[in-house]
Amino acid sequence: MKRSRAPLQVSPQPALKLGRPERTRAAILNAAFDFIWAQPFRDMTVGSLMAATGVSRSAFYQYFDDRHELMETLLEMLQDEIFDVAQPWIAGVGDPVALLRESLEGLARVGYRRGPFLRAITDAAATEERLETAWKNFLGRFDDAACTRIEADQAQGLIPAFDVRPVAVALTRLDAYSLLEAFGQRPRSRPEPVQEALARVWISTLYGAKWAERDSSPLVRR
Amino acid sequence: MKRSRAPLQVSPQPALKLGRPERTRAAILNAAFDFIWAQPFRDMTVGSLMAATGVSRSAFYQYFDDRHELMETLLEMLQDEIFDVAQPWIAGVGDPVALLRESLEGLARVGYRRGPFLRAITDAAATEERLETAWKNFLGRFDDAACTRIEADQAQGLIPAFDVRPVAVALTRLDAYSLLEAFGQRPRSRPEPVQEALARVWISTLYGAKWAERDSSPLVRR
DNA sequence: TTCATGCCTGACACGATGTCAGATAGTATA
DNA sequence: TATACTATCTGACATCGTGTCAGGCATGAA
Repeated sequence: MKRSRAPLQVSPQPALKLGRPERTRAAILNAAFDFIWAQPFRDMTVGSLMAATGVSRSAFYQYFDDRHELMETLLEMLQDEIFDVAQPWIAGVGDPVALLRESLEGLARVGYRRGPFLRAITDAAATEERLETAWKNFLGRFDDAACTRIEADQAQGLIPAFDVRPVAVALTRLDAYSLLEAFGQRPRSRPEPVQEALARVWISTLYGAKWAERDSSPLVRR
Repeated sequence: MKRSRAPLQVSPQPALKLGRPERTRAAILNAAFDFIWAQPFRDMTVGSLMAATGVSRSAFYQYFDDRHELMETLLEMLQDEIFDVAQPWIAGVGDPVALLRESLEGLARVGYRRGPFLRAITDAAATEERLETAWKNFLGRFDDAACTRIEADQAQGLIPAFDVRPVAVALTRLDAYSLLEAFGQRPRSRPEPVQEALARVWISTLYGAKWAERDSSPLVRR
């Protein structure tokens, strides 16, 4: 069972100039990536994971406290990648509808590429408190960012006045679990319909249905 | 540790005229209800569960294959209760916005009452294939129902034309995971803001923002 | 009271986890 | 190159939760 095209790699150059510990750690992470890409988290035991590394099972504990801490590492690796693609709407200037479309397009793309990993993280979060907290914090960052943006646009009269937080939380969950549903396990759905559905819901809710159509010309101004 | 007001009860009359096996089965279920009400599913071992029943651990396996099958039973018990409160919009006639508000109000109410149980079910679903499938089927019933209703209203020109399925799936996930977020673990949030947020998103997306305000007079006609 | 049914129990084997003392490989020094 | 030191790695162990089994015992019928 050889790895043709790893979905994630710790070290692009297999083992260029790494000390032994770094190499082992990378081997564990790569084995985890491969595993999660192909199988659900519940089947990933420390034993089955380390069997793919050529290193003994107990060596695992030199690098991670347990499976869940490994998943926490994985979450940290994905966290910024995901948050970054949402930046246009979060922090951008210009036509907010276009920015929102751009952010959601990015989210759908990265969700598609990393779906199985996100899925593994949420599965793991159900069985351990620490990781559950980390996942909630991750979502919370989006909640906060969405609140800020919505409030700013409300102040400009672009979004109707309403109690922001619950709506922001709901929309964040919409994104997270729509992506997990569509891309969390292979075979994955096509990204386009998902992206369009998210855009429709977000835009209708915040800016009004008249902007929700794909071809509605936004008031471009950048 | 006595049970003051059980969140769910199998037999209202403690043990009126039940044979021994039925009584034991009910005791297990009640113990599970109490446990889940107070602690996360991950801490519910067969041992800790049966300790609360006065029956030996191994007796558990006479009634359930494992913890997950027990949770599947719990899901079956909740399934109809939840699906029923959504009926107004799913199958009702009259002002669709008012019906939708009614359904979402019901969902928020039952979500509030059963939140910890739903949470336990999704947590358990992450660790076992069978239950995962059952949960997906449960959500799928809502997806199908929402699709049907949306298509009907589209045919009447009440909802703009768009690719229905992805939007229905997204909105269903919005509901499920908003309720889980708000009510899945105690202390639970207040239901009203959650309900209003759900209503705003659903109504804006499907029927347009002009109906999204709480006090907008719907075209009542019943 | 006696008998038969089948629920219940304690003990067992298994699998996964996390730890530990000792073996060993890698690295710095002479 | 040889030596010694450091820290990784290993196999074995104790623990915990699971699911099964043969035998004991409560329950209800005759």
